Amino acid sequence: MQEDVREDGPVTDVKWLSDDEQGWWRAYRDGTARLLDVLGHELERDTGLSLGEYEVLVRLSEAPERTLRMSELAGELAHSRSRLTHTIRRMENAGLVERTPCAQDARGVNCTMTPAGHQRLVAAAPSHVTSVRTYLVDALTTEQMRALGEAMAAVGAALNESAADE
Amino acid sequence: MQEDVREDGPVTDVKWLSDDEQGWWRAYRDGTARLLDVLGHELERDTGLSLGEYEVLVRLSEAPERTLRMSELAGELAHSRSRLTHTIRRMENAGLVERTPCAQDARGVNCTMTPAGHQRLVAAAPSHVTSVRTYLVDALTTEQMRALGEAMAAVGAALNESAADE
DNA sequence: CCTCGTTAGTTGAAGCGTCAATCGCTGATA
DNA sequence: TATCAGCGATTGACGCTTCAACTAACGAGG
Repeated sequence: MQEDVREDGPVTDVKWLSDDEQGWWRAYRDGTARLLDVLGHELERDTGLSLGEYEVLVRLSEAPERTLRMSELAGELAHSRSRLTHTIRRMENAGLVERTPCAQDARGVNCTMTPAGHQRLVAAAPSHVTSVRTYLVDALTTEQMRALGEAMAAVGAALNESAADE
Repeated sequence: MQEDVREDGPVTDVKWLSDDEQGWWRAYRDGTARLLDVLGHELERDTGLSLGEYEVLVRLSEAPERTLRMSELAGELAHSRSRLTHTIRRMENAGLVERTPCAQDARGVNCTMTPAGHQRLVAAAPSHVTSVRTYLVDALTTEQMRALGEAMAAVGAALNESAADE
């Protein structure tokens, strides 16, 4: 299933990155790290929410009944189940979400956003959107923003494919 | 059905993201999270190095004498000094780097890559480059890759500006 | 109906990053 | 040259993520 050509012989045969490719990769990597850093700090400072908690609230706010199965939520966020369990436990203690057993599947757990959680999201959204606009959207032309989104969507699709066959 | 959090009250006056902008932003955010996740796991699996350690080794390998001041290294990586201290302590224990006092400034500390660290980097590079190529570079056209790099370079520049005046 | 492999979710420990406090050193100023 | 605000780096505590182990329930096949 998995063949690794690189260890077949004494001589490695790797397609290295060109100078351009390396430069673009580094700009992407460094810019992303710093951007997420700033966005997280501003959200935390203005609202007391972490980026992770904010994302959970967003996904729940978009779900029917403001409710999702834990595994669905984990899937949408691309977080591990374990990570989500810990996050939700903290958010439940903070009164932002609630967990209830799932009727259809006794193994499952439904996670619902509380009114307090919704209020918290509504209160936090302006700050976060403003940050995203300031440091990302307004820093780029529309064409650049489109290209960024489409490129990363292609990367996501490639990851889906490679995850599918294995 | 989608809950709309963008309810303009009497107080808020926020420029929300358009549907396109929000879609691109999410594609960027989700794609990036999953990409870095995969790259980190493959590097760890193939070489036992974390992405952070790998980056430290890369920066040191490019520096004169394979040596950098702690603060220079932290600056290049956009890591906090504290984070770097912890990382370097672990890497020093693993024999990958060494710390020596700085002659010019008695407060400073020079960080040098050991031969073992260099060997480790050389051994790890093919795996990592292959991962980056597989999931990023080869998933995109050259134009997309260029656009991605240039967009994120612009974001980095915007962050520099906003950091400059404050 | 029973296995039995798989899936949903949780748990606790260990690892990494953050944060605030700290310490020694530097360099500008008076 | 004495002072002192600021810098370079470290430290330990705390919080979040990962990882492996675990429980419980599902459901296909005999």
